[in-house]
Amino acid sequence: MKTKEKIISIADRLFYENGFEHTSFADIASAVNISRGNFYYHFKTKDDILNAVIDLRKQNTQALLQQWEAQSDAPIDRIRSYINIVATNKSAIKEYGCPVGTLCTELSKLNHISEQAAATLFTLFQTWLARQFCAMGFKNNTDFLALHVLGWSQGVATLFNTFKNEAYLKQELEQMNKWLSDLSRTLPTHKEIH
Amino acid sequence: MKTKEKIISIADRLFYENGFEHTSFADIASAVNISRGNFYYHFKTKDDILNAVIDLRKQNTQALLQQWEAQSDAPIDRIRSYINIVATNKSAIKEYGCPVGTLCTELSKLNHISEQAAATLFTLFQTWLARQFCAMGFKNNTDFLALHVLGWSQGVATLFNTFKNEAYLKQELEQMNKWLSDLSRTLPTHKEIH
DNA sequence: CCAAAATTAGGACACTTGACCTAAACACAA
DNA sequence: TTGTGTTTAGGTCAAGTGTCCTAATTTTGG
Repeated sequence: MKTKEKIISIADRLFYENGFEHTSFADIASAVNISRGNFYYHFKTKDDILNAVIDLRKQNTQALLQQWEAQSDAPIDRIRSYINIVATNKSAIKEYGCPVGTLCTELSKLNHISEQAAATLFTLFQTWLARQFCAMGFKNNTDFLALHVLGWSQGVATLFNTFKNEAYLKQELEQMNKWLSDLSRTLPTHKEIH
Repeated sequence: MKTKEKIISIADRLFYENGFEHTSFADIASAVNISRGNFYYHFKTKDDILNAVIDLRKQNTQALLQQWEAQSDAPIDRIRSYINIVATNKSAIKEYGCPVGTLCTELSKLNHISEQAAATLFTLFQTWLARQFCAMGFKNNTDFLALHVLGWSQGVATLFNTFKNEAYLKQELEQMNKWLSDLSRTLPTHKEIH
């Protein structure tokens, strides 16, 4: 892997684990095992590396969404893929919270220029979820349904990160899946097979 | 107001608005209009001032909970007081997010010693909510019900802070209140009057 | 009124930060 | 091999950080 890519992927990890501001050039350079001068060759400012990390996360997110679409044709199952992401990344969320939510929260406090750019990571999930709800047969409120799922899982991630209560996580995941099942039954002609 | 109290209350505000790490001694001192030396007389380390801020928030939280209890005897209305806190503090949450959630999230990334202390702010709300659910007539799952409300509002606060979407906030608040009404109807002898 | 205590001011410190520069090492085509 | 552009290393810089110290000022109690 090229040095630049290595820097981005390690910065991605460090920003997630320790926060953007709390991560210094020296931290990244030593983790990548390069000099600070070399680092500066690839990225002129700290904002540059942040934008590169956000771009990387966008790509990874889009790849993930495509993967979910490939795994199942039924939109309800695709939405379940999203819901289960909290379970999939359980140990990471337990220690560091939601990668998207915590970044947006931090940049908001810093009044950082890339605040908006980070928010688009949320938007990727939101529009994708809305599209799935639309495919399920919902019409006008798909955006709100998407935001509802997004906010719900966000709250679960935050509280799980704080309390590290496994029973709570399990319960909420079940409730989210139940909510989705109940929701699909409200459709005039629901297509849920399971 | 004594200088020490002024320092704490202004640090409280700055930590909320700009984050703990992003707020420097100089920031607080200049906002309070005192010298850094004077600051040091009252607080030896930055952790000291953080602990003082957390203590202040605990007191304020407990006062708020008592106020809610005084305002209404029906536990369901008390819970509604909590739900509506997001509406009450709408403009602040829009700009800075939830004071408790964002602090816990930040301290988690910093691996800060007071991480646990900040989490007790959540616990205050949780145990109080659980007590209200218990008073409503729920038995075994009051802790989970409390965590559910807590997590829900937490997610709403995070997303509202990110997207600043007023319609989303309104919709979620309605849904939370509806959820609470529906929940009370599941009780064998529900006492909801409204 | 005076002395002791509490409070305040302002500077000094050792250290880290992001940013920047220059020179050396490298890769690779001509 | 030579030369040219890319990449890397390491040092420098000003600004800002938390911490600490001492001296001045204010408040308080006898």
